[in-house]
Amino acid sequence: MYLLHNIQSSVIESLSELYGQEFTEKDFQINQTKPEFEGDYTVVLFSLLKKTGRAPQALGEELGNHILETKPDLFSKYNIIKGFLNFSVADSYWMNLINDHYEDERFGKQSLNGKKVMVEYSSPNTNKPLHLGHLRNNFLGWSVAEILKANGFTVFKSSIVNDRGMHICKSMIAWEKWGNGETPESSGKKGDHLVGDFYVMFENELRKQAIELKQKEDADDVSHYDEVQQQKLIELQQRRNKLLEEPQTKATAEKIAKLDDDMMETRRGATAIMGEVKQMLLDWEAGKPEVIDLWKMMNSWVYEGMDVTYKLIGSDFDRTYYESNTYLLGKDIIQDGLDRGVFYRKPDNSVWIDLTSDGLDEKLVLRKDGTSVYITQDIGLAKQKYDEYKIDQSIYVIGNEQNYHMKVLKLICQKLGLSYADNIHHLSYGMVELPTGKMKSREGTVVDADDVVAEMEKEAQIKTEELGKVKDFTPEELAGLYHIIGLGALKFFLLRVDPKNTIEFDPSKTIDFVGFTAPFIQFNYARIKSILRKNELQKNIHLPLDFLPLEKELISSIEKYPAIIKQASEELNPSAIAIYIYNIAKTFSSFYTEHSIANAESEEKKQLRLRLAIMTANVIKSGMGLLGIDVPERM
RNA sequence: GGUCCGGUAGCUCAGCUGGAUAGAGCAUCAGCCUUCUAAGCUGAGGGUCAUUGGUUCGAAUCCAAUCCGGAUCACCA
Repeated sequence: MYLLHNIQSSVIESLSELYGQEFTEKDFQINQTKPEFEGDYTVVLFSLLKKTGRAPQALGEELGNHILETKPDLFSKYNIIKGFLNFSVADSYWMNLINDHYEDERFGKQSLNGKKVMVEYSSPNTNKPLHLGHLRNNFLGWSVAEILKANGFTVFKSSIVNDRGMHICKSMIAWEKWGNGETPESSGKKGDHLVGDFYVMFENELRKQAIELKQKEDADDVSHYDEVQQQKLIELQQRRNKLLEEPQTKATAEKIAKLDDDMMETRRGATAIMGEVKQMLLDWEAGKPEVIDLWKMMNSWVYEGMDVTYKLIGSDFDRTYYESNTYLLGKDIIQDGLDRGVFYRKPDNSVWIDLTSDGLDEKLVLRKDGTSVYITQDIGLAKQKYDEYKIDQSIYVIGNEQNYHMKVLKLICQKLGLSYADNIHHLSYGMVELPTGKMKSREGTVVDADDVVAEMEKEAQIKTEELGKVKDFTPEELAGLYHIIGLGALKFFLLRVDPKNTIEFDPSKTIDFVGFTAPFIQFNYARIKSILRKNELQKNIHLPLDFLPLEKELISSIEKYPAIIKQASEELNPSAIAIYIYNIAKTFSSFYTEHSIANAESEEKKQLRLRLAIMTANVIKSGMGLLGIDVPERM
């Protein structure tokens, strides 16, 4: 039981015994005592005054005395300042904590609670390699899964691979046209990068063709458009003309830009090369052998390449779903919902659900030709996950651009009365943006995942060589160290921020290795390990029963680790762990500078500090482990 | 236009289930390596917590309105 909960229940008990009144932990607040006052935990009395009918000073004294009497093992003294009742935790309490847990590497982690959770994350497209945005997703998903495990859940990590559709056909077409039979082996390129290069080639050609259509349009030649396209372009053009007549504000300029985009999108759809893509998609769905073979071959290149990246960054999955297997799922559920009146059919035969009463819009769930849309298979996959694993909670790690989509998915499942609907949870996270704005693979403004990891490792190497502390390392050990530090710095950079916030990444600046960073934490871990190599721990020694302020600060912050894991698990928020671990490393760093462990005032003091150092190292290693960050023995 | 998210130090971010004088890191300035690893430590300066109003003993935190930035509202995925 955490100290905080211990204190809460002590207060509730005492209030009951003193005044015969029942309170809950929500009726009053307990804070960490501010450093400028004496004490460790503070009971804020204001909210208790009315019901108890006591003045702050009187209530504080009565409560303070009573708790001191009934819980002498917990508190040693108290003081009251204004309405704040500050308790000092008994040194014996800290001592017991140290004796009970200094060798406990699982400290803070809970035993199995019998609940099962699936965390879906990563979910890549197979037409291009992973970029920095995917890294945030991967780090978040992996970390959240580990945090849930630490809190007692049985966790299944899953990924849905988007392996079919327009995007991969684009790469396939480009490879057919310009590939000359190129393979990862023949080109020496990583498979996912090779396929991504063809995607970029395709986009370049597509852009070129769309601009050509625009030029023909300007010359009054609209023969390349079918009737629907012509009509759409005319309509967009009319809306554009109308806007031009209005006063030119920022808002109208934006609207015009949007219309320009829409018109260009229509032109792109009308290009010859997009025609080829559409045909290829039809051929794929019809199972045309040469298309299927090409598709399998190019996807296999991507998988090989991505496996290398996943291994590099430490992502793993218990279950991988492929969209080529799931894209037909969900139709039977739609039919069932149609029979039960959850959905309705429009005259053109398409199937919809009306979500306007929930503040959303009408949503299509089946096209007029009976084929499914994205949400259809998501409904199906949600069910499949539940059927396969009987999960109690289903977490989706997906960017905030899909907030609306996920809201709709959950709402539809709820309206269908599916038992698992309420347990669908979207862990929404913000985009990683460049100083110039959003990364766009179409425009080639992406930070490649493999590249950024390599750069971080290079940076770790430069810093390490400058400091020259590990000159005796073998080349393999050095490479391992650079990886631990470089990848650690990157993961920490992306995980220390609240998931929902946007992160700005400036490729022209290197990510810090000093301050609020993984290398700082790793450095303090290495310092502890160095001490532990040089100083022997003696068991069965009597420890001195008093603490210096920094010693107490350390043990007090170690004590909070279990509560932090719980909080991070409830909030699905690795940044809570990151901030906590940084703070404990910082406290240790001050302690380290201020007090010697090896040359402590007495052998007893040295043994106490060794135990504090061990516990700090355990918590750092454990907490960083939950973020997917390794810690080095030396650096 | 509807919905959602954000606006805290020059920059990047904590704090947001209401509590004591709003905290870190970077950057700037001043100190500290013959002593366990200086990727460090100590200190200084730096704030109308977007604005206005409300609720309250007490508001960065809750409520309302406004301003700014972003996302989204596809028979794309």
